[in-house]
Amino acid sequence: MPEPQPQSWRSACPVNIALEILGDRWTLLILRDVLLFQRSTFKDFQESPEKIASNILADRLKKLQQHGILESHRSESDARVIAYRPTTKGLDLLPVLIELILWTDRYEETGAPRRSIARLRRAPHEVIAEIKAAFADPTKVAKRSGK
Amino acid sequence: MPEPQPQSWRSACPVNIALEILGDRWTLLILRDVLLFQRSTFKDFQESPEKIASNILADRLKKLQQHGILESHRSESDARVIAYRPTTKGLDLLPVLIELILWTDRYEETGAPRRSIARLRRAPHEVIAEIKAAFADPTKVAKRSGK
DNA sequence: GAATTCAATTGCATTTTGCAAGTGATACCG
DNA sequence: CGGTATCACTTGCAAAATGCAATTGAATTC
Repeated sequence: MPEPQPQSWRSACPVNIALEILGDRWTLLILRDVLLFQRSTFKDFQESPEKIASNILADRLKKLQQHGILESHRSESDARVIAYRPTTKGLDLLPVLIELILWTDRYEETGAPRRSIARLRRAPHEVIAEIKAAFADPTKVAKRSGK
Repeated sequence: MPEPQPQSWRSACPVNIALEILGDRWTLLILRDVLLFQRSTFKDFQESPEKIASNILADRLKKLQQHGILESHRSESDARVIAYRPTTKGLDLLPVLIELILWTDRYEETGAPRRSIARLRRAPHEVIAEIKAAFADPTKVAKRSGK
């Protein structure tokens, strides 16, 4: 059989479910900051060049936690600060983010440095492994609370 | 040097540019229908289970063409029908779509058949190659106009 | 040539977004 | 200590995007 009839599963389609969670202007941008740029606090996200509004940011952070993509804890060094970290589910969005970056780099004018993109293109799994390792190692990310 | 400082390129970030184009509830759903389910007409898209409104659909189809992701031509067999096809740029979104599907399948309840997902996970490039080949071969897709 | 199909468009109500200005809790500084 | 600054939000309101139903005009079928 050369082709299965690709028809049936449009209804409960993974793409649809994914877009209910990620399909908006800001959610993946927050995840980019968390996963690729080591940002972790509300302030960090607000300072990103895209200037997300604080009410939207608060809403998206809440939803990302409800979906189990991010988790948060109060900083032990400064009790005002809440640090957000990706869960495993969040880390597993790295391939999506990377493919999105590679596509954009191929077809649009971006300010991404050649070096970083070339590496992402050549060895995406290496980059993913490094990032996952960094998040697994508590010394490499913002100090965790007592929890 | 173990790590480059991953900081600089947040401003003109590929993720941001990608989300300006794709970052909404409907755009990737249309592309799913085009790329994965052989849909090509306005009516096809309207009949998708997510029930996109016709004004939104018209708007997104226009934008996808402006971004060079889809192209359209009038059917030669029925001049009312306008068929939409992906450009190369559009086809190159397949990896993004596939990673999105694999992530969703891993973490959410979907109605996607095991077989299709397993194949996407095992040999994504094979699937991509097949789909690209199908679009390259005019007999395999909706008849093209004289253009 | 009347009814139907297709790809939209229009008008309007509802929802979501963006912006500016707070708020309360904690931290820092003299 | 007391005052100011910082942090993570929240609130109120205007503007924009979305969803819905009805309509349009061209092309096709009956």
